[in-house]
Amino acid sequence: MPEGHVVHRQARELNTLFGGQVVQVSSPQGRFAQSASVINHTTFIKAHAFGKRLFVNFEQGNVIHIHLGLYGKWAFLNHVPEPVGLIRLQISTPDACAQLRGPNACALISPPEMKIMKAKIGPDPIRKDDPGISRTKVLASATPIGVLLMNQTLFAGVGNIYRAEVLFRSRIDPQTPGKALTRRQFDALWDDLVELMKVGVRSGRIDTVLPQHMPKAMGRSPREDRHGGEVYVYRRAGLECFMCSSEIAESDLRGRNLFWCPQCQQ
DNA sequence: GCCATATGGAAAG
DNA sequence: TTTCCCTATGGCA
Repeated sequence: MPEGHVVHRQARELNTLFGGQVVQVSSPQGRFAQSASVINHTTFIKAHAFGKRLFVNFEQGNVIHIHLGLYGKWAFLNHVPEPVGLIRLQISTPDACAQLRGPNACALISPPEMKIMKAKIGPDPIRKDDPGISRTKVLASATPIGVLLMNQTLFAGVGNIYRAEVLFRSRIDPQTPGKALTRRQFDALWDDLVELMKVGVRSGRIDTVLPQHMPKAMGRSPREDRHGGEVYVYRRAGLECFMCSSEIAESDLRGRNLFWCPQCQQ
């Protein structure tokens, strides 16, 4: 259940384990078996992350496209174990193994197909892409910024946690229409995403709480941070805001859980 | 054992 | 706008 920073880390990990090597590719679960047989015992060239999508290049122009969706998960091991659970894709050498479970998408595609898919992915803060197109669209849109931030053609790699946190850090109400934002506000949001997601790639967690608020954040109960980082509002509904002590709110926005502080974000 | 839940997105209506 | 898909886990009986 990753946002973009995790996918970029996974690309790096795959390259470390398999880059330039002939690998075994299989599908213990079976649903990727036919495609796996095509690239089995061929050279793993390189994995690339674009937003939340992962492309893995093999020799002879074969590419695996992977999107984890809500449930997808990679496991990286230093040995090749007996399969446990439903493993859609397994890549291995004698001393390294990567197992993919529950992806939304895992398919063999051609370079032209990859090109088409990449063209649909918007600017990615982690890739340091130019957000100019996104800025123009956001500042002209009547759609709430809380919805726009989840649009992968505008903010590739941003998910529900970064959405909630970056809006809190900029004190912006998620319901604010894109066109009600100033250029300065958009740029602040984008720059904050670049910084937060860079830190996320380094640490593998989403940490958004500023040092001056850490004492309060650290005082909360352990079960509050199941996603693995220190955050202001994500999944903190009903708890005290670290800034103003009022209650963090939760609602459903276009089918996704939205968290914000009604006091701080107006 | 059963049920709810999850950091997502595409397809169907 | 709703439905559907993919899998594991934690809380509860």
